[in-house]
Amino acid sequence: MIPRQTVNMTDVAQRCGVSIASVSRALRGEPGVSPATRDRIMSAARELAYVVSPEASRLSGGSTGRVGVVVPRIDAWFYATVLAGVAGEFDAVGVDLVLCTLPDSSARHRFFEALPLRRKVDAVIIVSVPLSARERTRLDQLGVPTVQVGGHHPAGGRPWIGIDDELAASQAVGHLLRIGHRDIAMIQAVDQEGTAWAADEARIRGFHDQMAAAGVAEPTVVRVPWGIDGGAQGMETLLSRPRLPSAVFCHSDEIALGALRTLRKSGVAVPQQISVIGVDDHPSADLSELTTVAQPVREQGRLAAVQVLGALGDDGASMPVRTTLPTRLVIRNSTAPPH
Amino acid sequence: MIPRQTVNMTDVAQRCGVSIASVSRALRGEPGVSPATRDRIMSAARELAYVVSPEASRLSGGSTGRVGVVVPRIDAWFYATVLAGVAGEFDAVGVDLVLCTLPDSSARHRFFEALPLRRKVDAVIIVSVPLSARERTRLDQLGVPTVQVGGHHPAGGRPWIGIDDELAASQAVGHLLRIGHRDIAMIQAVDQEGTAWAADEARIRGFHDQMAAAGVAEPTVVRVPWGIDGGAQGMETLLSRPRLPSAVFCHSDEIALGALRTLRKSGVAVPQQISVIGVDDHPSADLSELTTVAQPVREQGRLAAVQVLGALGDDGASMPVRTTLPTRLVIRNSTAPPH
DNA sequence: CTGAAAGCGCTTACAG
DNA sequence: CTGAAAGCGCTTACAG
Repeated sequence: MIPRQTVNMTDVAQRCGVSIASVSRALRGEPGVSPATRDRIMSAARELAYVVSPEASRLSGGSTGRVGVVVPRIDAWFYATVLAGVAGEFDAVGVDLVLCTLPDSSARHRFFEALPLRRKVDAVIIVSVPLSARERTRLDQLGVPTVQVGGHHPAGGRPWIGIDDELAASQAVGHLLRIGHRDIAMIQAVDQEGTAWAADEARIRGFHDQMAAAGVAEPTVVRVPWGIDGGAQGMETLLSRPRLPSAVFCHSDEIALGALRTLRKSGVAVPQQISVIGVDDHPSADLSELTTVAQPVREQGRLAAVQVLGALGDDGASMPVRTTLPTRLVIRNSTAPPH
Repeated sequence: MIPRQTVNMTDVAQRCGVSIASVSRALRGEPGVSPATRDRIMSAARELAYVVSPEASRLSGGSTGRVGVVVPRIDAWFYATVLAGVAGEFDAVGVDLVLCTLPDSSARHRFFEALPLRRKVDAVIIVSVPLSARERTRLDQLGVPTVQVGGHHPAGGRPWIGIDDELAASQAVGHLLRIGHRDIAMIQAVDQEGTAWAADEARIRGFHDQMAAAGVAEPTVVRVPWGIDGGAQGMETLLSRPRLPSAVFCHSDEIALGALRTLRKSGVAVPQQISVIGVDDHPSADLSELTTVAQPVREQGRLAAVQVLGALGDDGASMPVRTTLPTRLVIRNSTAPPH
């Protein structure tokens, strides 16, 4: 077994015959080092394969070189894809990604009360977690820049990146109305505790507004747990009612895929007997010929990373307050005019 | 804006009228503190919402409280699910997860040469990355316990967790042979650089062995890039040949889903004209009625986490050298006897 | 441009 | 059981 490496700043300094102060300055690109000694230091550091101790650096006033990323869960396409966007940017600049998941309400409560990220990161990206006032306050107590992806718009000019969920819903429902549907139901996703995420509230608002504008009062809404199985269950609920709607707007593609599965198993033809539309443009949407409203997911993560890194830079670039990315309708074969 | 918290060990010590040495010992559950003072210290720490500075702790010989997790990419179901298993365990004990992705060969090269994880973590979990001798050496130079999920079995009694990929392939191909197929092709996934992952090599070996045992020499193998689109492309290749095989064994469900997409678009009936089988039991497999060989994915991550945490514990439990999890055939409607 | 020195907040022998 | 003190490896005023 190879002995553990422990090359310190002192080793680099000795090799160059300079003080550790100069090494520290040179390595971080600070002014106050002559080009000649800077060069010597840089190459010595390279030869020795020296890396600064992040602990020591942080302790003496430097940064941690780490950014916390908070997602509700990771084994879901949306979050994994946002994360991939973030990770790509971080990787390019050598920032470490500390991952936090909040799978249930107890984990979530623990996260905001104990603040396990305290003293551990230079900034935080929080994805699709609608924050209560209390949670917002706790997050601010971390004392580091924060950028939010999705969820409610934060107050106080804090940076936010996302799509217009109400518009996305309008695009989906507008398509159904335009091709002649009037009897449209929605399958809404809620989490284990029955709480709707922020995106959901906006999407259901968009749904209701469009329906009201089309003169349809009180359309059917079914609430189901998040995920493919939830979608399957939602369609079972609709099938067990006296009359089947002519179209269904699903909160997300995963819900829609579950709904399609139930329809296939029940022998109900899509789109002949019922139209189905989702939101996301999940990789499986194409496979299942699902009409959907596409959103740029990886790009949301990428932009969040860029903004955070900018805020951390020497210039401390102020982050844009709100960045709304475009969504667009993708028509496939799961929607058609009512029979 | 709330002022940043900076409660230090000194604050806790002063509040109790003891030295920081006692606070340090009490907080870490070390012996040498009387029950009475220990109690006072613990409650003072709680009242002040004190958390040790990980940086200072680490610098003076403690641990980092962090474990690195390395995956090829994160926006793929398998890796995201393994990660979810790891994160669940880490969360329960308050260990931080530092995520590293190796999306391409240059990122991979950088990772093993620069060792960005050096000095930053107490242990490493590396997922599905078949290591060269050089890479293995570099990883050992991190000087921390390492556990591998999937990939080649590491030498030197290092811990490994995974499935028997050769067996998984046998289960899939055995099923096809048993229901009467002889003309079976395989769609193999390779990465951008055209390299096969370790799992792939084992699966193709299992395929060839089964075919040879059944008396079929030199069955067709198509190599495609990883992912759904790769699978679609692989099936296009097979369709462009003079004769269509009666069944296709796909390296993974994502490959199989792509293959199914191409077949649907070409109007080739599954399973009437061709049978398709994959490996994984991906959430979309059920939706697409894909026969597959299921493997416990989340469980592989969970076990890796448990082993790493055990090795980090005071007892320094030695890790089991090799843990092979079971796979099982899941028969759905994409396979049937040849016509 | 360069270095000696203080200090970051802990852990750990070493004394008592 | 308890505390004073050294030391972990850096960064940053402060002098030169």
